[in-house]
Amino acid sequence: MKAEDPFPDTSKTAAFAELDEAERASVLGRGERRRYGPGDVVFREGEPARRVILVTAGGLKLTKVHEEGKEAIVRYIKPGEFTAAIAVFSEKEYPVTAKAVSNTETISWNRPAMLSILNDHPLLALDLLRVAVERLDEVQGRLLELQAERVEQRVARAVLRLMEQSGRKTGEGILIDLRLTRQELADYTGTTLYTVSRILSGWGRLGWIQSGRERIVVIDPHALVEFAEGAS
Amino acid sequence: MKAEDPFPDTSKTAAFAELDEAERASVLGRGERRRYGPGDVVFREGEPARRVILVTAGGLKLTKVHEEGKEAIVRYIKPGEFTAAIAVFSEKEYPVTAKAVSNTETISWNRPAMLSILNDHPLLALDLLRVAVERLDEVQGRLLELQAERVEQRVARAVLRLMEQSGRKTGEGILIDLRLTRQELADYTGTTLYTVSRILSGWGRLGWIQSGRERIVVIDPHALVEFAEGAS
DNA sequence: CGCTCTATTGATAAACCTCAAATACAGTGG
DNA sequence: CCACTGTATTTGAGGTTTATCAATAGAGCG
Repeated sequence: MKAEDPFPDTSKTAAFAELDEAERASVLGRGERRRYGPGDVVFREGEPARRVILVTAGGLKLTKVHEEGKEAIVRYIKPGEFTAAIAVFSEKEYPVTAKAVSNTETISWNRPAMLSILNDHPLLALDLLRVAVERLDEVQGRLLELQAERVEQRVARAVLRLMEQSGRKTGEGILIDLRLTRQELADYTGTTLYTVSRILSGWGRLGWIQSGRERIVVIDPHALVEFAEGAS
Repeated sequence: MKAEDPFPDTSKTAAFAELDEAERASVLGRGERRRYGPGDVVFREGEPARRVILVTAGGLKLTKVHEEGKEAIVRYIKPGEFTAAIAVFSEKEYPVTAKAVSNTETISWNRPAMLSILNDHPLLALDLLRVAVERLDEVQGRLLELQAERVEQRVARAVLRLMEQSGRKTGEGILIDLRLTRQELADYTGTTLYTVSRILSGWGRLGWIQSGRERIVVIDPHALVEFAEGAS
């Protein structure tokens, strides 16, 4: 199991691309390791952003809430990825809430520590910038999807994205290895749990997927891709 | 007129906050100045991102298009602001298209020049990071609005945002000093020009605004704010 | 003063949400 | 192993919002 590694394999991820092995170990060593159980809140929207966080195992779900009720899922943070880079700058607040989706381990640095690290490794700031720019692009893409596409298309894209990020091959097809409720998928795609349910049922009848309680298995990814791209 | 200044006043803007006068002048001097007329394309989505751009006069409109037809307005870039920071990193493409909204002046740097500048001024990378993080937050906020709010509320927020960014006091009220068609406002809020037209007409009848061809004057900002916040 | 682009408005239809009720499922404790 | 309980899911009916289509009116420009 990877979980036993002292440090995660971050060499292939966006962050740390500019650092060599020794530097990486030194940077990681200066952070503080923490563990969270499923559902634990790692930080909350509106709190002062005190720590930059690197996920080393498990995963985080970032959400933004809108006046008691509706919540939008902004992104999932996978092992090897940073979040809360905003904490590099003073007196700001977290713009989102982060919850662990499973047993999750993090390494985090407070502001002075991160500034000192960035001072020692100026290239790391470029890494953080690259990650931020990529995410900006990704969110802008979702903004466009949300404006230009119908619900069913958006759900198709979301399922495919989640499949790529968290898919695991099984006998039946590709299982999305997350406990994902209809409500959460709705929050991610900007619709309601009822609509998501209807859509998934429909795809089930078509044989494209097989879905159950907090469980989606993609059987015919090609059909989904075609559907997401082509308007029909 | 500010336009005659050799360099724009960037001291109060997000970028360059960390640099002193002399450094700023040196950095700006290493860039290339260009001028564009209204509607000119500064760069196009999908092209290789060769230059980081600072707007010094006028303004840019960033858009993203979705398969022949629908286009979403991602953001307006005002004087003193950067865009296309993605060009700092190799072999990427511009994720959006930038068009001048009026007579516009820019200073831009190609990748080697910008890397050399970042090398001389490591803190500038932090500045760019801060801008990227702020924009990420802003776009995530719009994503949430788009998911949680009705069209009329979103249009209200958009009008207020544009008023704050480009408002100019007149006898009647606050004029939004942009040539903004219903179509553009629709692209910015994720709806259609017909719906925008109906909404603006309605507000006109209520006396909240006064609107005409490519022209919006906000007469009662307070009413709009109340409407945008409160669900009614 | 005609041409073109923009805006308005009505009628209609489609997409989607909301509410309500029934059903399935997973985990728990007996 | 089974009943129980709390969630999650499904599905239907009906209503609302918003898009679409079509036609007209207005504004600016050469």
